[in-house]
Amino acid sequence: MNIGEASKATGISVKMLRYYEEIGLVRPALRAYSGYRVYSDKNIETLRFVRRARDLGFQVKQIAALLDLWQNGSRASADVKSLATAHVQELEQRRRELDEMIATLEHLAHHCHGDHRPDCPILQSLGAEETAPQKSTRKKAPRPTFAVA
Amino acid sequence: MNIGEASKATGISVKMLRYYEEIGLVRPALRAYSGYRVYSDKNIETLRFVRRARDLGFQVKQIAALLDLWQNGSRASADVKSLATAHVQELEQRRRELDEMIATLEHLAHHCHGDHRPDCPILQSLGAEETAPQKSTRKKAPRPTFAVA
DNA sequence: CTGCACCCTCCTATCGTGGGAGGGTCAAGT
DNA sequence: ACTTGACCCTCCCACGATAGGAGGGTGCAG
Repeated sequence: MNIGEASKATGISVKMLRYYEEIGLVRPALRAYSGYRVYSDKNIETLRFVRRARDLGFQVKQIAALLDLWQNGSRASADVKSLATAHVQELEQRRRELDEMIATLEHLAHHCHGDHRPDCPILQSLGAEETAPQKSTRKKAPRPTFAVA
Repeated sequence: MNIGEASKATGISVKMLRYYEEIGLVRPALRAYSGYRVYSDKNIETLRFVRRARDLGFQVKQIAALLDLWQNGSRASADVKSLATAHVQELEQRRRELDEMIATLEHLAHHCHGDHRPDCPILQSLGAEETAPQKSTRKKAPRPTFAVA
């Protein structure tokens, strides 16, 4: 199996297949006489594991750890689980941040009439003197002047 | 105001202040005789705008567009709104992806006993032959062999 | 006048991904 | 056999946003 076929079989781009090998995430593929990389079914299986882990948002270092555990018959499932739950917490943290951004933006967009007039609460909020948006700390509309970079 | 004070005043690191200038997001700061950058209150105001936009997850290019609109008195609020809502949709897309990852991982982790034994559904799912996790397409436990990279 | 905090530029790295140049290999069709 | 087109190789560059450091100048306070 050449690298192009391996790419189709795994869903990993040719570029990334070479990259994963280069950084040592997977062992270097065997080479044909021509210098072409040759992939076995086992290689493909490993690479699919890698792709699935990536699809779940794991970083390369974490995938390396998962691969180790996967290939180590004497692993403890607790190790895998702690890796996974730590990752879940990171993802949840990111989701919380996204949620906050979305909530703020939706609030602002909702209050923006969105017509031809220049008046816009979105820009007003971004340009406001105080950091906190929609806080009671806000004095009565401290209109910022139009600044120059 | 020197760059260090500007950094404290805006919450943008010194490194990033220089970077934003370099890439043309903000106009180059004036220079003192010594070569030190000098920031005016207006500069600070602009930079705070930038930081708030960044806090809302806007990319630098989008922030440039927002700055343009902010500084352009004849803008239409519709332009700002469409920029904001497009951004919201992107954030929501990312959140959906996160949600999916989290759901899958939590499901898997929940089914992993997490003890000293090696048996672990997380690894089994990552190593499964079929792409789709927990699908009815799954034949009865096609246990993958332990692959070699 | 010395020392320390600060500033300057320039270079490097991160992380995962893609693009391209310049060149070799393979298989199929003429 | 020869050509052609699809593939493969390595090596380098780019991104986006951020941080770190080296090597050197500036400014102020003791």
